Amino acid sequence: MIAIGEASRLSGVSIETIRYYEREGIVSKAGRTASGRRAYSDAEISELRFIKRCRDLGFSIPDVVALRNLADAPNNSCETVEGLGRKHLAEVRTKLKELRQLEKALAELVSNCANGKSDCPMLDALRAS
Amino acid sequence: MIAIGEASRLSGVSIETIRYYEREGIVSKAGRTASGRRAYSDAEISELRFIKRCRDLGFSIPDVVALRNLADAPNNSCETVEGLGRKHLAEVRTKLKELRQLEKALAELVSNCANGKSDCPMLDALRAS
DNA sequence: TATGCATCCTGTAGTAACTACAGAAGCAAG
DNA sequence: CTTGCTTCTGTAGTTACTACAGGATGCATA
Repeated sequence: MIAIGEASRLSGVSIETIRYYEREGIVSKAGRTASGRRAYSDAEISELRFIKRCRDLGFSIPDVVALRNLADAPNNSCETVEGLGRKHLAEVRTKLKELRQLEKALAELVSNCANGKSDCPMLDALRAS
Repeated sequence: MIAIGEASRLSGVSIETIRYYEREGIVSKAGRTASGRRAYSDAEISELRFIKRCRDLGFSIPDVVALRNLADAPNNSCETVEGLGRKHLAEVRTKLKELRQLEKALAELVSNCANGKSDCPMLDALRAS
């Protein structure tokens, strides 16, 4: 059996976060040793890693839970999984578009800084009514 | 004098958010009418719009406060302003890079969905140890 | 003048997904 | 037996708002 610190190292999920996931029912409650410490199996480590991977890809916790449930279901849930993936991909692309515009605006703002036309062209731009 | 609803419309900052900014000391306390309602001047509307513009550009509240203080200072704070701008621009570019990688990974994951090599290639990839 | 609706007030709690303690207890090695 | 590491529970803090509830005020119309 694996203690929580080791589980954390193996999965990449912090100890506090593992306990948080358990509290919130995102993973099922871990077994306990005689003295009350959490003990994990290899399968539970895999589950934590699955969650970590999904989170790193930016899936929300509800999406991760849905994905995990689909992963557990033996029937053909592939289309649902693809749907979640595409939905999230669309969100990421929207966010990308916004960030690109932001970058453009900011870069322009900052590039004016050296032109010396006023005391502070960037502040002027921010103040502009 | 301008009431909070009108201030909200003029600045684009929601009523709740204006009150929040006041509670948190992000803007100074508004004057009040005899009956206790907040009353705003044109200058205060401009300040709200300044904050809105900065927030829309993704500056954090502490950065916005710094920017506003610099905007109020009569001395040449232009370099500090430029520094904040560049710092934020760098953060935005980092985030952009991360998001682009995410997009690539997600797009790849999803594109596998139709290849029919297994029940669900996307789940396989997420499960992969 | 009465009434009705819009606007405003304060104060509190909720959001997402953790993170950071405090204070106590267990475990393993020397 | 002591030292130091790990773990436990429970609570509060993070960011920047947003969403009420419950009550007061202001303005226009009948």
